[in-house]
Amino acid sequence: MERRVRVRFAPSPTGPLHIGGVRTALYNYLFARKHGGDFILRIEDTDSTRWVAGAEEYIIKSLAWCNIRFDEGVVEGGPHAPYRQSERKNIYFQYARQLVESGHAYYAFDTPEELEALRKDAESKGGAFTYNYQVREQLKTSLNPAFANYEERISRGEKWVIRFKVPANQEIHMFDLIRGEVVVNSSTLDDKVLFKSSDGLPTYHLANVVDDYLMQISHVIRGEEWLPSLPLHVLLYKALGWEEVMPQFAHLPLLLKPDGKGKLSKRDGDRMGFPVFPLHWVDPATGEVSLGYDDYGFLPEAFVNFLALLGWHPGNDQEIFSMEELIETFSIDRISKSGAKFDFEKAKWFNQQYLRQKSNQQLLPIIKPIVEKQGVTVNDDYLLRIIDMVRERLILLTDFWKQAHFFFVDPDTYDADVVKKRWKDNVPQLIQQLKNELSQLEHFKADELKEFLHHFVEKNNANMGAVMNALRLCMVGGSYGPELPLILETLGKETTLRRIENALKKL
RNA sequence: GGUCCGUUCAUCUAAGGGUUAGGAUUCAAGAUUUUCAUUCUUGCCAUAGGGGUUCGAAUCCCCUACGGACUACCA
Repeated sequence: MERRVRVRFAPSPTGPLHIGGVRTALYNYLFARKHGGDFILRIEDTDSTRWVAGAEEYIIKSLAWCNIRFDEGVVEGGPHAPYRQSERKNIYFQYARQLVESGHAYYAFDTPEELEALRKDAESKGGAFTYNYQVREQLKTSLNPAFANYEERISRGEKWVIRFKVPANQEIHMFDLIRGEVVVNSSTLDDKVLFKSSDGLPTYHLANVVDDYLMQISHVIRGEEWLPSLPLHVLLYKALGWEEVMPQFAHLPLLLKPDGKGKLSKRDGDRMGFPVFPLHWVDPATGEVSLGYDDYGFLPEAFVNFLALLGWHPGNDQEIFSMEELIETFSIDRISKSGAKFDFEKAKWFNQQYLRQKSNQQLLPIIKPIVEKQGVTVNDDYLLRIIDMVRERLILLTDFWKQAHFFFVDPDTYDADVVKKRWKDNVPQLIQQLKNELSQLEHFKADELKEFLHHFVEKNNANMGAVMNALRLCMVGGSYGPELPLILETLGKETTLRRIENALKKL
């Protein structure tokens, strides 16, 4: 019997979503679409102390920017609403209680201080404290005969937690879609806390398993950092009697820092000069700003395409994929096992490819806001001409202003190196003369200007490169941009003459 | 320390016992562009090490080394 594919992305709203999270969401989305299944957004906010204002909205906005759509979730609603765990608060305790009653869990009354002391003690003896089958009957637990009155302690209002009672010395066989069979001996596990009375909320492990069960999740696709807790989750499914409908698991390889060591973290972006977040983020507590891929001038399609290929490969040489093509081609068995280092250069290359694919008309609404942000109003026809001239010089959207600012405003500075190289000796006189002759021209068309410039150089026995580059310096302020005659024509006679005059004055 | 996962060019990766180990990014050189960029061509660069198994190993097995994740009343 084929089970309907239902997958979820289940982030914790503890801060902005970073690219590793976006990739996890993307793979889930592709998998769901590929199999005609459902994709669900569930917010795992069971840790009230780490909740960050705006984080949930940020996650939703970021995925929408990437064109990753949900079928059910906090925004869309759905048959399993609510999709925010804090709003599902009242459904978890009964399962924790069920586990206690069936002998798969127990109450524990150790205070945080006592646990800390146990850890310190073990550490001083060179080991690590593990809350497990060896100690649980000696500690303050309902399994300890000395605590037979535990119900009384509870009713007295004493703080407690429910811990999972991991069986001793059992081989746990698990199957991961990416890694194959994994076997762990249960004695190496610890009795994880499932539920805490301090806030009446479950921990991740319980909430996750219960919700995946209730929401009929068929496949859990998540980061590799969760692999070590898979044995616990498998044991939980069994203990709750849900083994038959346990989802299949796929643990994705981690996204690694570009310079080698460790998994990519939120701090790395600022450190290495590339964004780790999809969108602009302002930390509500500190006001600290983190730039996103949007700030850097990335097209969301390029960003998604790049991310898709970081840990997954189609099996052929195709690199450019639309979302539809990704959906069609995606499969879990082509996800690689090893972590992928993040390469910002390659990300930029993807953006360049996408920019090139777009028509001038498609580029117009994307580029217009960039120009307007500079305080310039332009008509579409003029902007279209500029786009056509500079489009192949763009890698990021932010390159547009760098490459085309002089089409909108006179240069206010002149590149010092270029001035040094191109503005010397007889150049000012030559340019002055050029200006005089230019002012006599009736037609200001690129072809004629080109011819005119050739004549000018010949007539004055001057050097072509010297004249062209000096004139370019006057027009642009540096040594870049499209063909000079084209620039002159676009700018028009009046502006051309004005800029020459400005340069003669300032240089 | 313990448990688990991993290891092919600098980077992302292909090759699921038989290829001169392929592609892409970066980098370098050349051509084009009287600027800069683009574009084109070419080039450099890899199976972590050691043992097996096999006629034959990047591929299967073992060991070593290295890297990583996890080890909270966080997810």
